[in-house]
Amino acid sequence: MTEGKEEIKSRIETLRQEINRHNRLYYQEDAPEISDAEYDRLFHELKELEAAHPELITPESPTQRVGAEPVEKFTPVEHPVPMLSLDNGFNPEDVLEFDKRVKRFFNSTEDISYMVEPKIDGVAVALVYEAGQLVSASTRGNGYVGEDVTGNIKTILTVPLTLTPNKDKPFPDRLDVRGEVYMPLEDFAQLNQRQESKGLAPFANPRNAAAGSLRQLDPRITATRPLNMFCYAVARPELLEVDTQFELLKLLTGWGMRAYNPEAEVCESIQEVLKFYNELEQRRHELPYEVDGLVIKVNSISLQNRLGTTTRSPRWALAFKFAPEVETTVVKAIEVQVGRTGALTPVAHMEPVQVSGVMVSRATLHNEDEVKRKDVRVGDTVIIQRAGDVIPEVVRVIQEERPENTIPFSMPETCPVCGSGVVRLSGEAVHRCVNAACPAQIKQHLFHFASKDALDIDGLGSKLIDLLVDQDMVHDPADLYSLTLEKLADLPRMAEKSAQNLLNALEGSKKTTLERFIFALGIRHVGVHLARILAENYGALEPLLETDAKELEAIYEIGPEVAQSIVTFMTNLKNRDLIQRLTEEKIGITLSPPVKSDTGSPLSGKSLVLTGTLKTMTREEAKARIQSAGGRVAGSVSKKTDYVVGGENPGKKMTQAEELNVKILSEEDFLKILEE
DNA sequence: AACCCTCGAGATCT
DNA sequence: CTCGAGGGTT
Repeated sequence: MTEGKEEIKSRIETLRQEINRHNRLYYQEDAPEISDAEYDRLFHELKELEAAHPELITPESPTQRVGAEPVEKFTPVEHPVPMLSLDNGFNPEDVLEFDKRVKRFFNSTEDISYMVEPKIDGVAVALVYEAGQLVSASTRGNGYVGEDVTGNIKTILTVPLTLTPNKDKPFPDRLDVRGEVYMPLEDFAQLNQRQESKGLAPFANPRNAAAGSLRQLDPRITATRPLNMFCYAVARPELLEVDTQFELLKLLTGWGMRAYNPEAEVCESIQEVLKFYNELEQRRHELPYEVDGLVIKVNSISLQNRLGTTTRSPRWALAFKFAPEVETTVVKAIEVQVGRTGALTPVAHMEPVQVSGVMVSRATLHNEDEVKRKDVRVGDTVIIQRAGDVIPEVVRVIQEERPENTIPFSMPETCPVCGSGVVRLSGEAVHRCVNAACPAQIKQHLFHFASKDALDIDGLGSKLIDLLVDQDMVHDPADLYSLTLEKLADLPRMAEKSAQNLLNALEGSKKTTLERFIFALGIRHVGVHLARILAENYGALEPLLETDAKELEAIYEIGPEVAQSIVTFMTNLKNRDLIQRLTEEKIGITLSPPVKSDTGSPLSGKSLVLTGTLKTMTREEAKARIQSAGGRVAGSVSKKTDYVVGGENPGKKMTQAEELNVKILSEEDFLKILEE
């Protein structure tokens, strides 16, 4: 039997190698050597052998791509290096401006070498390889935390489970690769045929099909979805000792990844980039996948690192979008909606039309000025598009098609929901309903309170809130916590199970963090970011309740407007009462103080002032590097300044620094600290 | 003037 | 999830 076992083992090995080879031929080189049926036979044989000898199954076996069990739900995965999105450009001027910005950053007039590639319309995914093994795959999420979709990604045949060793360049212990998962157009069409023949709804477009397939809880379903992936970046390219983006892609390809898109090119100047754009636009519909533009990246990795990133996007890349598809339709009505802060927003309701793959029937008109600027009226024929190919937008009215007797739009003088007065403060663009007890405001307020970044109360959606408020069961967030099974039982579409789920979610929301709670209060101008700043600075609710404008304005990022808004909120008796009810024993919401995020960088949290001219970099670059090290650059020296960096010919900031006893750094000192 | 945050909104899928 | 207007801060 032992001898037979050896034979089986080697047969399994051969099958795996063969299957992997055919996968590569089929998917990567587009040159299959055997028929699909023969391939299936090999695969089937391997599966049978492995089933009979489960001890021989290894994680790299091609069969393991579809073997994973369904998951309950997706677990969050943190991206150690954030996955940023790209800044967008919509016309050649934007692209030239981008090029100028890059040159200005280096104070250079020389042409920059750019790598350009088609921007495939799919879903961004991060892969993590440890010691050459694929250990995790996750979606982009909000850029900092995504969802674990490893089982689903493993079903994509062009994603190697094991990297191919390369003698010249061994792969690092840990490799974070980023790329785009998409569905090829042809496969998308076939999938939709299958969906329809099964009586299922077809997918609206390949992007949605790819996103939906990735978010399947059962990888066996994902395995039946024809997904593919291109890799185009790694988290810390400077660690791989490659000089350019182009070499990086070659390196990844050498390790067995599908990284090199044959459509990608290196352009030696921005003019070449524009030429490439025109050519690609001509050919975009011949490509086997949906393309919504072009990605332009500074080719040199060291220049990329010097440019760094803003909080939202890298400064070294631009997504140059193709002109969006436009359609015409007719405005049937302009409805006015009321938001959480009482803001009145006009929304155009239109005859539904298909625009870039989806049905569009509504579009926001933002505010009165915007409607007047575009002069949109009920009955008008309008041109619409999806801004950035996503959000519906009214581009303009076709004047020639305007029927007779249309009337210009005007904001209602009373709130369309509660009939109270409406005001537009001078200098502001929005009209607001003055009634804080307006049902629309209450509803939005509750919705905000329950939202994901606030108390995250699952199951409390807008429909349920409508019911609860309309039935007079809930008037403010505290009322939510006195709901019971009996009370909920009266509501339509509310069986015991979902009622219990809601109660559980409410109970669970009582243990939360200070920053979430502050955000949940819905103070004007205080979103997720400022809520966190407040939580870090005050550490608890009580001091925040007693604070004043002066104290608040001393905090970086809080100015007079925001300070006033917070004080107004905190001194309002209704709000104080609400906070008390929520936190006192009966409801008992507990708030955990924030953990000080102290990164290792010596500049994190420090305030620096630059003076004089630096020899090795422009002021812009110095600023960017300080920021990416977690520091801030201030314009003038004060007691709160930690360091003054003095270049050549320093100005009077230097003497101020001496007077205030602020530490002074020479350019050399500064560079040394940046190194750390 | 650059940058960033808030706020409101629409569409799709699960 | 993403966009865009508006507005605040530095």
